Amino acid sequence: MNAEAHDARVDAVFHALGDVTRRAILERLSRQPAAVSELAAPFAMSLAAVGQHVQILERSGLVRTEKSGRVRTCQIDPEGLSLARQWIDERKRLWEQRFDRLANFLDEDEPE
Amino acid sequence: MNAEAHDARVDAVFHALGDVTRRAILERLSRQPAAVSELAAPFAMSLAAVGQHVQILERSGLVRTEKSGRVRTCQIDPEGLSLARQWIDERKRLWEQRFDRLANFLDEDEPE
DNA sequence: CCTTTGTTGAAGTTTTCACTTCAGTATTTG
DNA sequence: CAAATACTGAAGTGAAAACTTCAACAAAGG
Repeated sequence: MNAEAHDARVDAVFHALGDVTRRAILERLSRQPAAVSELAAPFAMSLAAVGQHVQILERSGLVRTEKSGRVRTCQIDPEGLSLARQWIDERKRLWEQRFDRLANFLDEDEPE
Repeated sequence: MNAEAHDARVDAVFHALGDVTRRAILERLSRQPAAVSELAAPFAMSLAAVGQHVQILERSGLVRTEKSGRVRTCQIDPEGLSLARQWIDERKRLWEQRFDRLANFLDEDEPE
């Protein structure tokens, strides 16, 4: 995968995670798969709105869906979560690496 | 910390991460601390805009800043990243736990 | 078959958000 | 001290995003 495509995926994932409703949907789906109407039940918003959120989650790769009959069943796609996690871990890694370098520098410079 | 406050922090962090520019700022800061004007340099947008992004990052807990003289120096606050990571890991954990339960169920039901 | 259920597309509305400009403040530098 | 630098607050603009309603449609159930 080239860099732009990767960035576009990261962008889609973090954009999707940026919304409270979509995160609530993911929390629900992390327990077990559910139909769109089941996902919509706890919310004070229209079914159509929840359906749109599901589409965004699916396009981002955080959720996979399958339609059987008239019911669309949704489940977590762990790949999407992994992508977000990787990005975060990489930032943390670089940041901590910097501390290590700093410590080494101080050790060399002032060995008592 | 109560649940609402935790949710509010999670919300602020993921909202902050939802923007490409802010993620780029974090990428820059993961290498080393920088002043607001340094952060702004690579972008085709006003200094004020970048300053606003920094404020959002700071309120979310992803970045810590300190003003000395007229320069505000920014650095990563790893706590914010940890919070995001914890949320993601918890979803992954629950999701995988579900697979384990399913496997156990199948083992019991059809022990060959 | 008729009705209900579950979803989807399209179009319109409202809210949120990123960004701009500009004025104002504090700090440094020549 | 004057000029340049580094922000910062406020107010406004435009676009994106969330949400609504309504119409259409296919699949199930009675």
